[in-house]
Amino acid sequence: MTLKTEKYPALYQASLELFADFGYRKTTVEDVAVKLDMTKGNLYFYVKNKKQLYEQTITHALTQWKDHVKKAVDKKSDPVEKFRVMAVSALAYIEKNAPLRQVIIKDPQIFTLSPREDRFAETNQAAMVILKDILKQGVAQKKFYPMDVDQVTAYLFSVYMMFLIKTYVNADQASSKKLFAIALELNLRGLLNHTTDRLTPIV
Amino acid sequence: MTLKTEKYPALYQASLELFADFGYRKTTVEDVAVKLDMTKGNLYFYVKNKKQLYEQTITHALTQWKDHVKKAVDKKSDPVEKFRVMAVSALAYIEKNAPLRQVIIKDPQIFTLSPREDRFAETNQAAMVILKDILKQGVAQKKFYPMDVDQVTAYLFSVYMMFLIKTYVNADQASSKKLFAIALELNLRGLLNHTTDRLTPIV
DNA sequence: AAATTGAATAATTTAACTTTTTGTTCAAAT
DNA sequence: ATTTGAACAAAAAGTTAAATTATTCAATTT
Repeated sequence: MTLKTEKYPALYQASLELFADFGYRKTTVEDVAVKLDMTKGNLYFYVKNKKQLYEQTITHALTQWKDHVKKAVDKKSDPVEKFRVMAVSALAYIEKNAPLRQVIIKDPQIFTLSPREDRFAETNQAAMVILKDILKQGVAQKKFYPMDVDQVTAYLFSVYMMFLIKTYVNADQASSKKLFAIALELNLRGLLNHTTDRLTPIV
Repeated sequence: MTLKTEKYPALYQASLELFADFGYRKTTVEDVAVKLDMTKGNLYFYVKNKKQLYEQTITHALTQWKDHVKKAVDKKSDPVEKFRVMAVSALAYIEKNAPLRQVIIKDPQIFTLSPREDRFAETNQAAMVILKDILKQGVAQKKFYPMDVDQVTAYLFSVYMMFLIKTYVNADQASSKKLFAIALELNLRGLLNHTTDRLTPIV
């Protein structure tokens, strides 16, 4: 007799694997139920409907991803190192997580450049906090140039999304990896506090 | 009696306007022919088929865009100024070109982050040359840091594409404009030759 | 010859309808 | 508290005919 709350990890795993293999449309509620050794009727005791099952599953996977990056970042103290670790560990994580990668290929809209239509906006906001805190710390320690932290966070997160799209949605694996290193260098160069001069007039 | 070659400017204009208003599917070959005061049979004297009519029309519009930016850039001599003018004039041009903007909204795939499936790759390659030449000049004059110009060009062009998608495909107009200024500053800061130290190890 | 027409034909799209599959609910059972 | 299975609703897939649109081309005009 397992407690309701104890069932969710297995539920999310079964669900993620099926959605990864067949996509949202071709995965039936019964497929998921059978994989969990239950009937589809019973699955509705755990989730409201198919759509929410899907979204909760993805949200769970994205949250685990974010937590993993957070842990890696917290091991460093220097903001420059934190920035680098954030970028590298985020990419390394998904590199190892095949089901999540597959789900993204089947449903490219999971990664969107449009915050307005981001179904996982809440989770992504939480991920952005990691970046934002690094920038804040860097600015406070005068290691990064004085900036509008929220805007720079939004921009860099967009660039990160762009890479995820290029690498995993479009599967330009090899070329994207190289570009990622180039981008990391260029952006870190930009963040570092070489000068206090403003380079572009405020529009 | 107009010469065949003289008809193309009017042809591309009529075609662009119709595709802008109705999109590829809802624009008929007859619509275009009527707008040019000819029959659809005769339109086939000028273009191979509907798909090519569409692609030639977009290519023509994108090429004009590129030429406009090139002209603006050529008026400056300093690579930093060139970089800024390139960014600003590119955005200003499309801001004024309503039909091109509309066509992009109707067919978001015109701007893609995937070079492999870019139907207008050739035209975009030509546009990248402008950026590449600016970077080359900046590096040669030691104003920009020593870099792999091809890779940095590819990265910055991706960022540019990302902005076009965010601003015109996703219509996050207001917020994207601000981010563009932020990005311009951050990237120029990164390009400038403050140090010769490598910030990230080569992967 | 170069450009254009209009009619014939091929290809594609749309609409209406049927059948099948899948999602969701819920009273009854464990 | 959790699970079942049957009933029902909703959505997807398949079928077909009609209508629209793309394309070709022999004949005509400029």
